[in-house]
Amino acid sequence: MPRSMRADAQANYDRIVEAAARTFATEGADTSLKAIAAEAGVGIGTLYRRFPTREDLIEAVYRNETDRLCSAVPQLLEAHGPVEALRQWMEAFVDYMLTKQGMADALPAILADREGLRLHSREALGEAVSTLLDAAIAAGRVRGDASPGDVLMAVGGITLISGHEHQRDLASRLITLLLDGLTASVGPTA
Amino acid sequence: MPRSMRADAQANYDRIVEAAARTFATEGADTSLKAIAAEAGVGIGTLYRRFPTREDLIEAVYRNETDRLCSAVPQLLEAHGPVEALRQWMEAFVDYMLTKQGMADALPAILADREGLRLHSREALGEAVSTLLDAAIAAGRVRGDASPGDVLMAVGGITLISGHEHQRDLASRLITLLLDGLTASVGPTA
DNA sequence: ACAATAAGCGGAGTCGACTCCGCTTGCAAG
DNA sequence: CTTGCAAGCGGAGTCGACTCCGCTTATTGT
Repeated sequence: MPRSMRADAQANYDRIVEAAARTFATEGADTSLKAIAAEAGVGIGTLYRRFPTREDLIEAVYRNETDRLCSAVPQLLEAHGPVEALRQWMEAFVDYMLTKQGMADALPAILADREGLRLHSREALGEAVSTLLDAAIAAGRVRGDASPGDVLMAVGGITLISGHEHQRDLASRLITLLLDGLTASVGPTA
Repeated sequence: MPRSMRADAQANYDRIVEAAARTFATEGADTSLKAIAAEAGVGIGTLYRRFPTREDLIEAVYRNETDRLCSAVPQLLEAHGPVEALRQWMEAFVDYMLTKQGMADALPAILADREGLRLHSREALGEAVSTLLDAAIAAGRVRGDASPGDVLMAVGGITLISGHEHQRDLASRLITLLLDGLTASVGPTA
């Protein structure tokens, strides 16, 4: 285990995330990083040390909310059939990504498999999809060879293109199409 | 009809596109626009007048090749069944977007429905998908309510996410999934 | 306590994107 | 040919992203 952060560094880290959250909320996601650093009362160099890319910062800002999205899976599975649960989760995913300032822009970086340790959100999302998919497969509603990773990427792609198009409806239609693909050649189980 | 471009302006336009094509090919798509302007022998202001965004420039550079991709549709339909033709065109689309320097980055702007006159490539692509889809529907292999616009966006989304992930395989798997969705509940026609 | 040192800090500097506006010029009407 | 002017030009200026490195300080072992 690598020795943990120095106390002052930890404090700065927290203040940067808070400042970023505040600034994103009021000024939008394209605020200059310099402004965020100033708001946090640190130098620009310090910000870059902790968050080498803008995406790293965004990921940190929204980490809690991402967790919440993922931890909603069990309730969804209780309240609905597995396919409907999957649909609703995907809709929530898209809403979430499109609503939170800057999140959509960071999505590629978050989903990306790059060496980095941006693992947290990625793992959480992967598990959420995995759970939903397993349930649907177990219920015989989705074919067994469906890959959670691929499905996550598909939802990511849907989010990206819908976001760029500013067409929320498009996302819903594509989600339906995706579900059709996943449930194909399995036939209604009754 | 808006009076056409002044002769010297037209010449500059052409030189900029040529310079950009040359520079993208040798230096990659992230070359500075200043460098392209210099290569073309014009001021940076002139470049921006003609191509307000980097995407506009990229679209212009690759317009011919996009047309070629679209005009290949008839051959595909001759050589293959409609579903297979659709698949192959999608694969070609992804290859093309991922291969041409910078094209993937410009994709959202090209597909976007924004007021602007970035119509050419968008229209060509839309027609290509439309033709392929009509053929598949006519053959009873794809359900009739499939929307060409949605399918184009879906392929765009697949391209974006696969590009960010540097996983060409992912694109093929997602294309298969998409086709499954499109052909769902139509049953093999024999 | 205190010294050694690794971790951290911050801001000046570099580079590219994009804007703005005063100067230049193709071109068409007379 | 001349002239009026819309169209066009170009580059200095502004702003943000990102790097680099000399200075500062929390921590840890003695």
